Amino acid sequence: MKLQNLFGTRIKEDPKDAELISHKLLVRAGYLRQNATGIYSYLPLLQRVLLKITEIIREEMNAIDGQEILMPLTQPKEMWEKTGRYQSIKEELLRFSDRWDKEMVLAMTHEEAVSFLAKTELSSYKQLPIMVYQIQLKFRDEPRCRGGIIRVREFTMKDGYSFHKDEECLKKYYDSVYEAYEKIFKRVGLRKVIAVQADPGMMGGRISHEFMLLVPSGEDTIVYCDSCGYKANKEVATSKIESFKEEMKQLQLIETPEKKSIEEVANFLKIAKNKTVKAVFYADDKDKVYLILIRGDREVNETRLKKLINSIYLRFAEEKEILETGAVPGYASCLGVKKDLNIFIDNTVVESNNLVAGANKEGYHYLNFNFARDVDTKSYPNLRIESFAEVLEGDLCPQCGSHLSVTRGIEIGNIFQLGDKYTKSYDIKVLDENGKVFYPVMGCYGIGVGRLAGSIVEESNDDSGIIWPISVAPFEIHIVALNQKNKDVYEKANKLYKELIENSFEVLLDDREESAGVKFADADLIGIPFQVIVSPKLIERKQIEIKIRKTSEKIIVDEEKLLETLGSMIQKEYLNYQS
RNA sequence: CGGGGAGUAGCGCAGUUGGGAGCGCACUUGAUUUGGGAUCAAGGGGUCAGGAGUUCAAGUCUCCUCUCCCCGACCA
Repeated sequence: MKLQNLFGTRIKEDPKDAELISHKLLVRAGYLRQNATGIYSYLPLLQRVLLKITEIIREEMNAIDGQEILMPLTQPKEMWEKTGRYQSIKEELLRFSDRWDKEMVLAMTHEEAVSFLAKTELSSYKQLPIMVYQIQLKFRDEPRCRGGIIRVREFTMKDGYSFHKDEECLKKYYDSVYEAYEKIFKRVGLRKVIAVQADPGMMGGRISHEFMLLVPSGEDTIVYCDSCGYKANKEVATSKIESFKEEMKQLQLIETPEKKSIEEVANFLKIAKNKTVKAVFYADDKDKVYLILIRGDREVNETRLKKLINSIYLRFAEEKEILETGAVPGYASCLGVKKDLNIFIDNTVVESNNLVAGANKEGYHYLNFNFARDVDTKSYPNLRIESFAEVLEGDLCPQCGSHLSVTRGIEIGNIFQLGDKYTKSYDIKVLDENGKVFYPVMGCYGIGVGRLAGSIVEESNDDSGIIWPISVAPFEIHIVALNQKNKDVYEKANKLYKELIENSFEVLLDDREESAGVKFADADLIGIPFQVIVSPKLIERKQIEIKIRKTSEKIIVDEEKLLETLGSMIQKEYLNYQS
């Protein structure tokens, strides 16, 4: 490819809407353009990167007996009603009607589609285990996109689905996918990737892992323990939380005019937030209202709460709904609410003494609230005591009791053990050795291809631009011809270009009549691993210069040695990205 | 969904009390340059997001709509 004709120009200034370094660099270097919120076009340079990434993924999926297929993006509503997800997933699932007013969706994942297929294709245990995968578009109508290419609405995903005769077989295959993923991330050049326990969320199932690239700009929060190796997404992480035991004092009503938030109450009474009780009202997808009590210094982990109330949807209750429970917003607690209200008490409240809690009376709180003494749990039939406080840095590890640390990451892949949720919904009946019907168990495995490309840039860049690992770089070699008007340089550069291509290298030739500085700057920005420099001075000495983007190291070689030297350098570089 | 901000040339932006549509980069042509974002000269490029209104006159004032970005997503 010649730079003059490359579709996609370089831009000097950072795009004004970009925050992440990967977003800025990909736009500036001419890889990426935005069409609408969370919807992007991939220009030739990026497309080449994506093709390399998908090829690596494809090889690793084929190596664990995956079979590539392609399923539709557009699907009829009925396919999603079968699994209940047409209702349980809200705005994230994009719905529309076709010309015959038939209701359709744009698929955000393909469990339904693959189950639809499996129903006709699978009938015998002899076919199992089996895994099919595709590399295809997904559309997810995210409430808020950010981070350029990292969080988008339309994106390419590798999604694989496996079917097994039992959990044991699924577990074994799940582990092999886990290993394949580690190989993929190593091969595309990502270094700081870890797998953490995760929430299966809308997918269903019990066990799932997310593969996280550890970068400060990551959207996800990861909790980990250095001592025992515990690693989990904050959404599912648990911890031991210190409680404050003391002699119970007498319950006392106290005036707290206009003091509604924990902050206000704690300041007003001159006490720490961990001496208060926070009351939060939620509603689930059936508008059922829940009162949640948690210690004032703690936050509700909504993912855990969703699991406890068995709903994948949760919203804050409206004032009207709160009033109907008998509670007074701003002064709420479980004291004095309707007895049959659904109440969840966090252990932090149960284990601490003499807390400040709402009195359910405008302008009043209670001092010295002690749950065990002051709440007769028998009279609240729908009251449950659970642990759903979000983990904070410094909490104690649930496995070994050491202090937990918290860091940020980008989720670049995830794997799930789904059980028989989908095979049952789709009534996928398979016969076993004895001719007995069973429902296969399923696993599913995703990697966001575009996000992976963005993550690589996020991890691998410097002040001058992108530094691509050679395994995914759009080209291997970038020829920089200095002083192109010089006939010798022009001819030499073009000759080299042809020669390298004939030797099966992937080459980008900067054939513009630009000054040296511009060409160097653009080469560094684009980030191809090897730069080959041709200049009048070098030609005089019958020499060529090789510059390594990653290290800025410069090597001058004799013309006739170039192919050999460059070839072995490139070969050696590839070895760094072998699995 | 709530709050805030923005929309003027391909990109980044200025545009004062209502009267000329501009600057830098990019692009085209020519000349001089060519080992780290050159210089000079001459050019091309506009639905000022869209619509309605006020006015002799609107990028600028009013109303509506659209789009994009940021923050919050909650603690009562």
